[in-house]
Amino acid sequence: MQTDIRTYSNNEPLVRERRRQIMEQALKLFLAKGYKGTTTREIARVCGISEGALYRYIGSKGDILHLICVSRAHGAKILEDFIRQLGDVSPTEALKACLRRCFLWAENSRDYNLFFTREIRYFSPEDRRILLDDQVAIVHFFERLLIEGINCGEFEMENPLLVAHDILMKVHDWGLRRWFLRQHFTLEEYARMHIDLILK
Amino acid sequence: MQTDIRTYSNNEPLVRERRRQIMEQALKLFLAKGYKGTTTREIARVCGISEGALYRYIGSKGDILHLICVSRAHGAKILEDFIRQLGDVSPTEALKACLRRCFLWAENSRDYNLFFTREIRYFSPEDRRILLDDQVAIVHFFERLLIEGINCGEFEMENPLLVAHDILMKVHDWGLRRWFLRQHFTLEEYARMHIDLILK
Amino acid sequence: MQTDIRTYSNNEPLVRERRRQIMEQALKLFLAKGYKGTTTREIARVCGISEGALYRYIGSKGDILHLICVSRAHGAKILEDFIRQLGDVSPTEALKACLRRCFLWAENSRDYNLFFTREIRYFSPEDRRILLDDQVAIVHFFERLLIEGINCGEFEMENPLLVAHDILMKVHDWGLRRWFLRQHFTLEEYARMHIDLILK
Amino acid sequence: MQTDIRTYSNNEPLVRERRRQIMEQALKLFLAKGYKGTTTREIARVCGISEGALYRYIGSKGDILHLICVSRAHGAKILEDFIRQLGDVSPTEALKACLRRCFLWAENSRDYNLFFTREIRYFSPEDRRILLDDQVAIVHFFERLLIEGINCGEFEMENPLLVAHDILMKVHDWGLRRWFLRQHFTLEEYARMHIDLILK
DNA sequence: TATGAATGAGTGTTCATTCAT
DNA sequence: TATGAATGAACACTCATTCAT
Repeated sequence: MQTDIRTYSNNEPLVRERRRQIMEQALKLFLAKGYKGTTTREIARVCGISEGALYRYIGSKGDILHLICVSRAHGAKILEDFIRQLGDVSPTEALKACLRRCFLWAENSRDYNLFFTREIRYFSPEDRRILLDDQVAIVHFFERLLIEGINCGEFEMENPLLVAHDILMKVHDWGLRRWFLRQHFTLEEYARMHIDLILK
Repeated sequence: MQTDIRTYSNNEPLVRERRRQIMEQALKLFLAKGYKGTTTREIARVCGISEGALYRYIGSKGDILHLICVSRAHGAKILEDFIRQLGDVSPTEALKACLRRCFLWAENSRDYNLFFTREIRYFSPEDRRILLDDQVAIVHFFERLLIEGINCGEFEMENPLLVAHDILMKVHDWGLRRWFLRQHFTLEEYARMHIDLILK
Repeated sequence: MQTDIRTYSNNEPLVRERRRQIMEQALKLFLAKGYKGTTTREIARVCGISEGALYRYIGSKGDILHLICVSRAHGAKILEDFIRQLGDVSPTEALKACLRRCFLWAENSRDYNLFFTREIRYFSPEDRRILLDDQVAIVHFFERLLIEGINCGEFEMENPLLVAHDILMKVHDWGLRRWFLRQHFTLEEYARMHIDLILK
Repeated sequence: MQTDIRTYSNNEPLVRERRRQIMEQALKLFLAKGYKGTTTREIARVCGISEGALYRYIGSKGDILHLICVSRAHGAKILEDFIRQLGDVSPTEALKACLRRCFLWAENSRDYNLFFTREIRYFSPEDRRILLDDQVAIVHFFERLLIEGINCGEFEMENPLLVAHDILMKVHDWGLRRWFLRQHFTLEEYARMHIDLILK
C-alpha cells in the first residue's frame, strides 16, 4: 500500500518538484527505450535516488504516465489563452499568429507528442480520453478560426475541418519527422512556408 | 543463438512460408498489445505451433522485427514499379495516380506503418536505417515527380521538397489518425481532397 | 498471465501429482515459518524445481492455500462415509467408532488443522467459508449421533450440541497441543480416555 | 541493533509507558492483519509517532513480540494469586472459583491467546519457551487442585492430568472458536455447563 | 529528541530461451 | 522434427531499518 505515502504530503512544493523531475527523467528514458523497455531501477538511477525513494513520489510505474498526461495535455488551452491575449486582430492575422504559436508548441512539446503517439496504449482509459480530447479540441479551435475567416470573406475553402486537421498534422509532423525536416528547414522557414501554403 | 538455426535450411520454401506466417501473426499481436507486451508463447499459440518449434524458424523474438522490416519497407519500390507500369503520361496525371496509389498503400499497410512508428526503438540500428531510408526515398520520389512537373510548366511551387514531405505526411496520417478522420471522410474523399489541395 | 498455463493441461494426472507434491512441501514450510514467512523461492527449492517451474503448476502463492483447502476440508465427509460402512450398530458403538476414527483423522490431518487454525486469515473468503462449514458439519454430525443415542435411551445429557462441540475441540487439541499431550499419552490412550469421559 | 537503545533509559517510567502503548496498539494491528502483514509504518501511525521515534522505544519489530510475551504470559501467576486470596475453601469450591476465574481470563485475554496460537512461530525460541511454560504451569495448577480434591475424597477420576488438560483446552476454546460458540451460549452458560460437566 | 526521507535487500511473478524426450 | 517442461535472470514493488536534519 503506497497510497498513504502519496497523500499525506501530497501538495508540498518539494514533493511536486521531485515528481516533476522524475517525470522529466522518466520521459527521456521512455523515449529512448520505450515505456515497457524502461525499468523502474533505471528511472531511479537517472533521478539519482534509490528505488525505494522513487516509490515515495509515485505509486506505480503507471503513475508516471498519468503525471506526463496531466502536465502536458494542454495544447488547446495554450491556444485559447494565446488568442485571448492577442486582442482584436483580423482572422488572417489571428490564424498566422496561432499557427506560429502552435509550431512553437510542437517544438517545445516534441518529446511529449512523440511519446503520446507511441505509447498511447499504456495510458489508462481516462488519460487516453484526455489526450484524444485535447487533440480534437485543437482541431476544432482551428476550424472555428477558419470558419470565422470564411464568414468575413478573408478565406475561401471547401472543407474547413479538413484544413484544420491538416494544420494539426503539420504541427505534429515537425515533431515526429524532425530527423528529416531539420536537414532541410528551420522551424521558422517550415512554419512560414506552411502558413503561406494554407493561406494560399 | 540464432545464426546456426537460420542457416541450415534457410532457403527452403516451406521454412520461408512458415516465417511469413509467424511474422504476420506476430504483427497482429504486436499491434494489439505492443512488442514488449506480446510473449513468444502467445505468438506460438496463434501460429498453432509449440514454443520450441517457433525457435526453429526464428532465432529470437527480435528476429521477427527483422522479418517485418525486410518484408514491408518497400514503399518506394512499390511506387517505382507503379510509375513504370503507368507508361507515358503527363506529370499531373502521374502525380494524381501516384497519390491515389500511395493512399491505397497507406490503407493497406496501415498496421505496418503504425507499428513502425510506435515500435521503431526496438528495431536493430540496421533495420532502423532501412526503414528511415524507405521513407526518405518516398519523399524524393514525389520530389522528382514535382520537379518534373515544374520543369514542364504544369506545377508552380516554391519548395518541392516541402510539398513532397507534406504528401508523405498526409499519407501516414490516414493511418495514424484514422480514428478521427474516419468519422468525417472516406479514404476516397480524403485522397481526392488532398490531391485537389496539392494541385491547388 | 499464468491462467492459460494452468488450463490447457489441467487434468493430466502428472500435473495433479506435481500440484499435490507442491502443496505438501509448501505446507511443511508454512507450518515451520508461517505463510507470509515462506517465500516462493523456498517452496520451489524444497520441491526441487525452479521458480519458473513452480508457476507452471500454481497460478500464485495464494493458489497453494486453495489447493490445501480443497484437498483437506473433508472431515465431515470422511465421517459420513465411515458411518455408512459401519452398518447397523448401536448408537454407543457408533459413537465410539466415530470418535476413534475422528481422533485418527486429527492425527493424520494434524498439520492441516494446525495450519487452518493459524493461517485462516490468508484464505480467500470462499475457502474460509468451506473450512468453517466443514467444522460446523462435523459438530452437527456428532450432535445427530448423540441425539439418536438420547432418543434410544442410551445416553443422557443436557445439551448435545455442547458435547458435540466439546468432542471436536478434543479432537483438534490432539493436534494443537500435541507437544504437551505426547509426553503423557499415546493417541490410543488419549482417545480411549476421552471416549470414556464423554460416555461417562 | 536494539541493545544500546534499550539500555540507556530502560527504566524510566515514561519509556515503559510508551512501550506499553506501542505493544497494545501493535497487537491490535497484528490480530487484524497478522504479524508479517503489519508494517512498522502502520504501527507508528496508530501510535501517533513517527517511524524514527518508534525505534527509540523498540529495537526492532521483533521486540514488540517480546514485549507482548513478557506482559501477558502470566496465566499461571494470575491463578496462583487468585487462589491465595480465596482463603480456606473446599477443593470443590476452589475448583469452581478457579474455573470461573480462568474462563474470565480467557475472555479478557482472548486476543492475546489467539495471537500466541497463531503467531507463535515468529517469537524467539526463549519467548516460545516462556509461553509454553505458562501453559504447562496452568495445567499443573489444575492438576494439583484435582489431586487435592481426590485426596480429600471430593473428586474421583482416573487421570487428573488429562482432566486438567481438558480444562485448559475448554478455556482456550472459548477464545479460538468464539465465532461458533457465541451463536449458542453466553460465557456464563458455557462456563457453568463445563464446570458441571467436569464435576460430573 | 523527534522526524520522515532514504535505503536496498528481498518479495511474488514473468518470460525469452533451452533441451531432454 | 516437434514438443512443452524447465530455467533463472529480470521485473515492479515493499518495508524494516537508518540517519541527516
